[in-house]
Amino acid sequence: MEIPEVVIDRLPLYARALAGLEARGREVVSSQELAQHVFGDIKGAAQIRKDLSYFGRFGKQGRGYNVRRLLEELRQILGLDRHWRMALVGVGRLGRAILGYEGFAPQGFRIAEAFDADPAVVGTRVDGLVIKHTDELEKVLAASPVDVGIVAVPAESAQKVIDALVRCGVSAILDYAPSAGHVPRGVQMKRIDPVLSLQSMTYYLKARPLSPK
Amino acid sequence: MEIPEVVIDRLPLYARALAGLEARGREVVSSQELAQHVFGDIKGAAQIRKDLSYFGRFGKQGRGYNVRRLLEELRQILGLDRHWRMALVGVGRLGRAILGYEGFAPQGFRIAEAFDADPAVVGTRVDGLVIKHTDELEKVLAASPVDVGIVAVPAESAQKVIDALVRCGVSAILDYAPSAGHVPRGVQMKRIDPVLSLQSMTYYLKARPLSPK
DNA sequence: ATCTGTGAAGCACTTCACAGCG
DNA sequence: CGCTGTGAAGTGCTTCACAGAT
Repeated sequence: MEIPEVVIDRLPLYARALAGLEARGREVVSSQELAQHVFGDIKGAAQIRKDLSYFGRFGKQGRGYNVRRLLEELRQILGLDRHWRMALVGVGRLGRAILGYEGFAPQGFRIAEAFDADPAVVGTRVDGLVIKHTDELEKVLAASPVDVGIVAVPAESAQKVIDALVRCGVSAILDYAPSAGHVPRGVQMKRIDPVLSLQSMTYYLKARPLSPK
Repeated sequence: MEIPEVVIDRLPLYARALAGLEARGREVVSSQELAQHVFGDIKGAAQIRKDLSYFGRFGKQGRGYNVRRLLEELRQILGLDRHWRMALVGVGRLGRAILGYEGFAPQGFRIAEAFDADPAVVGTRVDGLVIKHTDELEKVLAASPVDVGIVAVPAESAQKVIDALVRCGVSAILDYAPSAGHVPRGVQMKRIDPVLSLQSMTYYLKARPLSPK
């Protein structure tokens, strides 16, 4: 069966909510309660039940879902029960912030290699990682493959970097560049571009009075 | 007429592609060419035409779209022809990176106020901005309103901050917190959470051989 | 001849509503 | 009796295909 991508995108939200419930010692949760936590609204309850039904029957009728069990299932489905190695390309201001981000490790994501094209940066140590030259990307990743590539280079070089990562067999890319980069079928890419988000939100703000200088 | 949100989300992509074409001196572009730039594929051409048709008739049959004219229209539709004031809440590692991000200003987005709850940070100057205490948020924003709120606090405090921003009349929020924050109807919120993106991409990676330690 | 603008058809996701089980 | 799991109905977005403009 082909599972819709929107469903996959929601699973991490469910997992996160369940982790919160588990931390608070909760043992059982209904789809209504879970919807309240995830969407702030009970209306998503049927959607949660249907989403989960793609993968199995995890609940008990009349009772709800066992929190620990369901969380464990989701982790396994999403592959969150493993560690994932990532390669960062681009160690400028943005790249350094990504290297220093504390949110990855607790979730099993580790930046194992970092590359930059600036000779002044190559060879230096940032957050415990020796920066290698982007030209060596294919050689290094051949010897030490990663699961995910993180692109944090200027827009102009983004497509070149994406292509190189794909050539190395990387099939999941997190793209921080404000680029229009493309990947072949079979490769996952998610864009993390705050400006795009802002630019679509402002559409809905136009009606507001112009903010004072 | 009610315009689908997915359409609004695509407009900034079109605008960005057009800006690139304009910079290269291109005067006219067809929907096919634009689709090639935006999606890396001509299959989106009909979608681009339909999206644009929600707002007017900007093309010339047999010829295509005037690049400058269409870009101007999109800017106006999205409100990109204005400047937008933003307030940042949370000046930790992540908040500092956001304050230092050079990608906002060229697109008309400026962080005008920054808040933190840590007394050691309040009063210090970061990237030319004096940090104010989060307790003063409502007072400060009453005197100097902003259009957009940026949330970069720990997950536990995110909902409280979101609520405060909404009370101040902020109706667009960029949420960097790994939270399940909710906003009332009529308020826009976009989540920028790299971990969520990673966690859904790993679903598709599970089939790959386990990466060596 | 070419490319837009757009009704209509097609497809995919969401929501309903209820049978069935604990 | 409560709540899940799920076909079926509903809704909304995407894609098609062509009339019409240049």
